[in-house]
Amino acid sequence: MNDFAVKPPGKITIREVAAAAGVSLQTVSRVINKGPNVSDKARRRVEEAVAALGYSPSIAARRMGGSKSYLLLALNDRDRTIETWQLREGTDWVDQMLLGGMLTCAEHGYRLIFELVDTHSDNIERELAGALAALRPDGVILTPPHSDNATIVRLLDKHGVPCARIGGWEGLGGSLIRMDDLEAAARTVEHLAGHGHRRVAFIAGDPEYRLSEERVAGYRAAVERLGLDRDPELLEQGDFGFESGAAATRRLLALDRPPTAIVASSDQMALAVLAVARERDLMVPDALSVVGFDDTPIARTSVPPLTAVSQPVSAMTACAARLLIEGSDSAALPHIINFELAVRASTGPAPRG
Amino acid sequence: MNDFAVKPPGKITIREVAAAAGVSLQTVSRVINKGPNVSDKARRRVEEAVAALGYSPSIAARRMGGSKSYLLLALNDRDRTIETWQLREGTDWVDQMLLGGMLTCAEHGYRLIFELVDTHSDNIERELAGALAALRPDGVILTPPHSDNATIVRLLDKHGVPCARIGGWEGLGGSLIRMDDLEAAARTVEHLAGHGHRRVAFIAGDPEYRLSEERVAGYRAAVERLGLDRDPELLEQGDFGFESGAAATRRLLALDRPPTAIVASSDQMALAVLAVARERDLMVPDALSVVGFDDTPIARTSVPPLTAVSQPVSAMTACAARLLIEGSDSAALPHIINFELAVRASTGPAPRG
DNA sequence: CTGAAAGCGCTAACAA
DNA sequence: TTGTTAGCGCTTTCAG
Repeated sequence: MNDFAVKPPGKITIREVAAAAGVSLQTVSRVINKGPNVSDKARRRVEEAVAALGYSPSIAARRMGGSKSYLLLALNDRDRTIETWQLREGTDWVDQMLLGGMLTCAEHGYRLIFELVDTHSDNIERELAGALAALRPDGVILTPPHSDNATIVRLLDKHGVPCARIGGWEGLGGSLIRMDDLEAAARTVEHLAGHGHRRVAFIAGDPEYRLSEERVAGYRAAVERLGLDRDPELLEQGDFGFESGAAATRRLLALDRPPTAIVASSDQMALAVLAVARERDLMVPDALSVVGFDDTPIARTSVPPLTAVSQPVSAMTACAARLLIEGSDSAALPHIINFELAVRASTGPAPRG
Repeated sequence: MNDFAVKPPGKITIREVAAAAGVSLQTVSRVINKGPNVSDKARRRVEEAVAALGYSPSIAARRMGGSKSYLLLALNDRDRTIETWQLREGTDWVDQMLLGGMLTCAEHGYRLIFELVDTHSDNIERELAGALAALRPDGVILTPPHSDNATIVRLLDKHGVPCARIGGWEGLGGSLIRMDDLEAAARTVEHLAGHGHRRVAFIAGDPEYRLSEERVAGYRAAVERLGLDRDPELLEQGDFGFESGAAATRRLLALDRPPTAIVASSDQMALAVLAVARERDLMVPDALSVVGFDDTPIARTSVPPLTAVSQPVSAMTACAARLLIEGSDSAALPHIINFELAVRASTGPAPRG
């Protein structure tokens, strides 16, 4: 019976464990880090001591001594994120990121730190460099629109911090994780065409996001391929927000030959389509079918519930974390995560012409 | 012209700053920590060097040397949180916590780490102790139902880590931050009584949460005070979830003299009331008024939008962080944060008897 | 396979 | 008002 167990908790260091196991500090360190060159006997004794003392290595000390910090940084745009939080529109992008990111990190003994940085500020370099210097993370997860921000990616590279870019495109370093936005947009059009729609409109998202143009491309390709009406007036520009969706819808419905279906590049814009339709007593889906993008919680509770493309945010973040932790050669192909089209009551057969 | 500026970034330590400013490490440390006994001249030179080099102290090293980690830990129940994230019902409790917590931390040079722990597990002590040992946070923020968990609070105390308990009650240590749930429930009843309702029902929440009984007490007190019908059948037990709310509503509507208004202790249960009412072609609010609790995003987009009590989650978390960072005597009174009753279309005049 | 020594970047305690 | 010294708990060398 030793007296280590009665030591004040939280004060148990590798030293106590080594003493309890009757080995050197190094051996304990090796066991903890699953390093080689440890006899089974020594390993077992150390593991027992660790369990008995409830030892857990200090992440700060590990960072100090070694080269790893066991920290991953998830970077989001400060203004946009705060605005989203304050608006309380039910967007759960951050929650889904945490879900995928935290669980994956935990599985590997890592920790995810969620951080906001100001993209548009001139001192973005200073701000990001500060966070890197303070935390020294082993990797950084970037989300749109940061993912394609050359300043950020290059700064990360300069600091030697690997990054995984969710929704990012080729042309910059780091691992790429995204869904097939082009294919997703095409799928929505196919779904509608399958219901007999021939005049399908599309409300594009904020052009600052690369995925906006991908979706437009997918829409165009599908319209072309399926031989639907390819009237340029059916393509409207939005910015992901409700107001822009409402305005675009009004323009679309004012056309000589208005669309029988509208695909919006965000749920908020799709909700706006629904609102404008209700305002004009246009029944959805009888007179107008509506499809959204993202499949946020709001999509399930809207009236009617929204058919929408599910963005696999959690899975993408989990993938990003895994790549960063396990290391991946940066020249690898992008990791494409499957999306889903959640079909709900906002889409139906085209009205009879 | 010195050559510090061209050093590889991220490798700038207090040593570089000291050299650039021509002072000792200690002086730099004092300036960074706003310590006393530094001449204005030295301070200015150090600040200039810090700015010029883009220096930012390593949080790991600060933790190692000193007594502070500049880290605050926000602890949530693992299972419940993950389930909430996966359900995607639009609950933004976590987001609001981050909003209040991260911003307040950032203002003070701290960082918030969001962490999940398994409450119901037997090895909760091991798990929590592990997180404390690994991170060594300067304080911990507890949320319901952890806030009143004696095991957790005592363990924290044993480790000497201050805690701030959101939605916590007296009887255990740490700072207390909460809203007045009793008063909030009473306010909902007053609101309904003001509309002429005399039979107001209440669906209670999960009894594992202390606030559930507070709300019941508030409901009872208001019913008493306002002289409304205080039929015990009007009080139903729920568990915050949709299904429990639906079941309770069915029982309430099956009464000989059903209520003309129902207050539910969560938005999800209130949504269930709405759903059951629609199922029976009971118009809301004409035939039945409904009030929810929490005011999650869903409350605004439901049909009709829900009158609900807004929980000031962000403000409570900000307060908790502030108390932890600035230090507060633990014997202080609880900090009561104001709630609001968001009045929307789900409540209206009582139907004429 | 194992252990001893050095040092990561910082702050506390001490001296000057 | 300053500078010096010794660690914090760990991992990395490098010797055994």
